[in-house]
Amino acid sequence: MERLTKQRSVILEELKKVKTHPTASELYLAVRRRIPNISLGTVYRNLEILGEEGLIMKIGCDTFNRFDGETKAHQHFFCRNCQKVYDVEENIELKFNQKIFEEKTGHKIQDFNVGVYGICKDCRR
Amino acid sequence: MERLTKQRSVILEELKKVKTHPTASELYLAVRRRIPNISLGTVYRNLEILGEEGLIMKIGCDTFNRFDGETKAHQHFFCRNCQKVYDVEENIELKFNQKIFEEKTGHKIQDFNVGVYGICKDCRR
DNA sequence: TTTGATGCAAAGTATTTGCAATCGG
DNA sequence: CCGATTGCAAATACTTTGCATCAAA
Repeated sequence: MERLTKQRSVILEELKKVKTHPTASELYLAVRRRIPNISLGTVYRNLEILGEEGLIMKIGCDTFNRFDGETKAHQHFFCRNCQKVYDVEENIELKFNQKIFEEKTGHKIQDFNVGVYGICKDCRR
Repeated sequence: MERLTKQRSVILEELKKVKTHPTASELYLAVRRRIPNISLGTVYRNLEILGEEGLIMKIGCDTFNRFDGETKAHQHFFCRNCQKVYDVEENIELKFNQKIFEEKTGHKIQDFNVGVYGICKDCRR
């Protein structure tokens, strides 16, 4: 059974606190202000476990992963210039016949993920 | 100006030939049957260039990238079990007010990407 | 007490890059 | 010719893992 260690709870708290979708390293820096001798490996291990528990969300980006403390279904906007990730507050509906796809292909759909790509407000101009 | 080397054209040909969305390494193996002494670095370099030219498409997966020789807009199904990627032939429409989002956030949308996640036919059972 | 979790460092994996040699236009 | 491209190997970047020790329940 999983244990609630100081490390794990601080990692979760720090992630829930921000809306910046930090990378593992960025989160490591934040957590280190509260647990100076924590190791990067521990951050990775816990992000993995917290993700499996559904307490956080892993966002696959091009070069590395980012993490999101908000687990309600929502989509992301990815800036092609600075690589930052923003939340899309609006609901995005899909018009797609899941049943027909599943019958035709034999694949079982679990969920969808919409990525919105472009240039963020800071990078325009 | 870009040059049409043997390496570049064979890489493009081999990628166009398959529907399996190979990784750089997988494509390297295929290309090596025609150019035995080609190096993996050359494959990476050319995939990058071909992508910029819009001749192929880079698909960001969790741990590594895959590449697609089909550049017509289409979506992908990602198997969570075996990590294979399949084409979604059906059109997926989005109900989303792009203009309102752009005005509200200041971000400029270039395009959308829908990922369909689940378990593929081979992995079910 | 017991076993999952930690810190550390080393290893792994995917990708990029420096450089001298080569080749396409 | 001349500069883009190559093969090679070394270097990066991100992430995972082995292991002895520690600590939560």
